[in-house]
Amino acid sequence: MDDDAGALPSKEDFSAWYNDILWRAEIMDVRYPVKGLYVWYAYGFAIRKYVYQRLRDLLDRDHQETLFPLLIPEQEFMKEAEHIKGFEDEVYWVTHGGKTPLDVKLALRPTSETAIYPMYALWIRSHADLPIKYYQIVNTFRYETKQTRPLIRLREITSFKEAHTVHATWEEANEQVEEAIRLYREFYDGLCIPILVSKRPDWDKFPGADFTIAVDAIMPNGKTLQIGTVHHLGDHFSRTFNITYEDKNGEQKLAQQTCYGISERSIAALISIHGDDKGLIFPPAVAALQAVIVPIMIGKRHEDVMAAAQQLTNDLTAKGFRVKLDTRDMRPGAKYYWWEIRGVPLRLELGPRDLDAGKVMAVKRTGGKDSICLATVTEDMTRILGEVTDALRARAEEHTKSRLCTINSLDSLNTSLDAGKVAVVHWCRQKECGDAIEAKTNASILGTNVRSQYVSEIDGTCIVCGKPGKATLVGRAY
RNA sequence: GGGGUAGUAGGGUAGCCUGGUCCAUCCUAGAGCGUUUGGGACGCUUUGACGGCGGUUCGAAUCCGCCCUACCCCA
Repeated sequence: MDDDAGALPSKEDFSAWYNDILWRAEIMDVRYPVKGLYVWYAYGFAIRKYVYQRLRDLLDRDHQETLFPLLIPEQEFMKEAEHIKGFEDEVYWVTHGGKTPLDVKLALRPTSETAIYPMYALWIRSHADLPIKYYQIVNTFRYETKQTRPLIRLREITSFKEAHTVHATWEEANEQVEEAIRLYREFYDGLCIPILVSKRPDWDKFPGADFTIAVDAIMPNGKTLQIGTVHHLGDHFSRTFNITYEDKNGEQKLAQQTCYGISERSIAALISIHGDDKGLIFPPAVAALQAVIVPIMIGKRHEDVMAAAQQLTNDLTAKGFRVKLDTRDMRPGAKYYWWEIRGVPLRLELGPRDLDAGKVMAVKRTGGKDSICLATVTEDMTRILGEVTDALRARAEEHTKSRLCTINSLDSLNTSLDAGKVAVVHWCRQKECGDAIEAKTNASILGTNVRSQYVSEIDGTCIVCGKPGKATLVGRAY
């Protein structure tokens, strides 16, 4: 792998920065020769591993992980009318086995409702079988026609975590929607990514859902990125797939369902929100390496320094920290740049001077350095990594706050959006007024019923017609 | 969905308009050896490329067509 000494584009030029950082930091290789398909570098995949492990740990509290097939027979896929309409232009079809045309075409899942729900119909008999809360982490395929972007708009989504739950009543399913939102809040808080939760307008909900709650993050250029969705499916699919249960009174009832998903867009947000002009910065919780140890070897002290550095590495590893001793034959400065661009949150420099003083120099990727005692290094590590996490969280919150603004007139709305803001307006939820907002601004209504610590005025008058309205997010979305 | 620009070693480029002197330039990266190492080391040796397919031509990196891929702008 190379380490081009040239400068990274400034993060001000976010698009260029993003494209460059992906390969410079060894996250994704975009050179795979099929549009919209990209390769995870081992380093990027390690980040994915730690991020998704957190997601698994959260879900495993009261979900079970399963795995359903990639291929969906045409007749199952075509059962739910709204769902088909939403996806039919984006489905890849398997039409041949070798040279033989298939009797039944097979869809590559764009999402797995139609793979999972026929099985749910078989598995669910009685109210005692409910609730069911399963999830899987799989790849999905969508023939995207818009510009594809690594981690953001893919034809193969490689890391789709989709949960599918089944409940006896609409209210219970609704409570699961709330639970999913809580889980996603916790997940993103762990990544130090501030989120905006809102209810998508009807025309933008998941095809086949009663309603959709979306989780958006604000990217460095002010565009929003949808990084999670939660859908209340009501009985749309249970009707279609005949998912019924016998209730306590012996009556057959339609089940009520939810589904909710997170993809590698979570990693796009992680990289984009925390990175700076020098490269990436990972929160220690998900960093592939939490600290890199750089031995400073001068003259005849090679062996002393190397032995002490190895000892330090062993001690920290034994305490469960993810650390690496960089023994390569490079100048220390070259190593600093190398690990900075890759986002390692902490660097430990150990040279003869430190060794003589019984110390090690700890340099935080978020800024600031500390000379700490080798004797207490494992305790100090926890504290210092915590400081990095706090700094990242504070910085990300500051960014999100600075990008949000409250707007009371259609005219000023466009100005703010052009300035890279995400606007909070009040909207009456009438389609005509929504269309007026979107047409006038070349932006999207992200959602209503905004739930965010950053948005306080929930009620107000519609920015278009003046009738009572609710807080609504308007932004330019990826 | 519409429009534009571009594809030359792992990365970035020169050459293309005006076809031949290009077994393709420079920087960077990689390999080997040696000297080095507190913020991107140096010397010597060395590896490595014209996106794909077709066409024009005595001759194509260069001209033409299609395809693939990437990036930018507009809806």
